[in-house]
Amino acid sequence: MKDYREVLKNYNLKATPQRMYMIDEIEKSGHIDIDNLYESLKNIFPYISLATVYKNINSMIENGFLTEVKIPKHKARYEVTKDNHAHLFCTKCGELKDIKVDDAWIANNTSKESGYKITNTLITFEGICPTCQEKES
Amino acid sequence: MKDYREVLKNYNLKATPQRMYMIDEIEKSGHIDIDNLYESLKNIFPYISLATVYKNINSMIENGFLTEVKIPKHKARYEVTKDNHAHLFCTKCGELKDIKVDDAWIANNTSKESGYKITNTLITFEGICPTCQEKES
DNA sequence: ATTTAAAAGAAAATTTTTTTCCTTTAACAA
DNA sequence: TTGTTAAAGGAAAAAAATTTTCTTTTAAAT
Repeated sequence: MKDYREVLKNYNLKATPQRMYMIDEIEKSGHIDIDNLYESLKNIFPYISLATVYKNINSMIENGFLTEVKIPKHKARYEVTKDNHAHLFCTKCGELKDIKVDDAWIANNTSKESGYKITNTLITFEGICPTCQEKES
Repeated sequence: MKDYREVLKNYNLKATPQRMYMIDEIEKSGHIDIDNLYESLKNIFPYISLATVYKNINSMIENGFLTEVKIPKHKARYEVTKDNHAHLFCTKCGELKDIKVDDAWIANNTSKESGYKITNTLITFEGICPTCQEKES
């Protein structure tokens, strides 16, 4: 398990065990929602409070270490902030995965057309993942 | 004010005055969140219940007449379902507007690369709208 | 007009998230 | 190490968001 002490220090957050495992869990899963995160943390910290999970999620989002990913018809999931990327969401099994896409041109076009100064481009593809496609056929 | 009686009938929904004004309000605003919708409906129906607004939003989303648009760090907004389009969100003033983008190419690429069968592509650009850019400078 | 299922409204319940308050602890200095 | 302190944890309560229940009203189709 990676040690996030230094990372957290850079973000002015205390490196508590709860927080370290939270980050570990988020990294391991790639993306996780509050409830699953809370459930898995309870295995390690039986007395952890859901409020603690919320408070940590919020503080880590505020300083940019985590990012909230909103998904149609589902609760938000959280990921460790990384370079700009898009998301693939399987509407059958709920899997969410990252994918790199070249969105520079689309953002440029949109910026030119609309006059907006674009700071961020969020792309989510909904669909059926390869595994679920097999199960269907 | 446009008459949505026929439209609603097609969706198997009763054309109640509350619902008609809801739709009208959503169309007029382009995109609106629950609270603003509720507030503006109260002008016409002082005794309307927030539960009614929720129930209608949900039934109209279920049958596809409305679409929920999730926005980073804000409450969802609702729009009348229309052809696929992207959204521009101004992080200064909160304005949300539609924009057409050519996403076929990007979706095709992603599909090929990932093996996902893509059914929907959601794109939201965050940025500063022209009006807010002026105010800044 | 009558019937009926859907929808409205009010209130309560549930779910989700945040806050409060008190205790514990990580971080840092002496 | 030990002492100090601000940050963070946990429990409970509060607040916010959403859904459900139940009774009455009403749109829609006889």
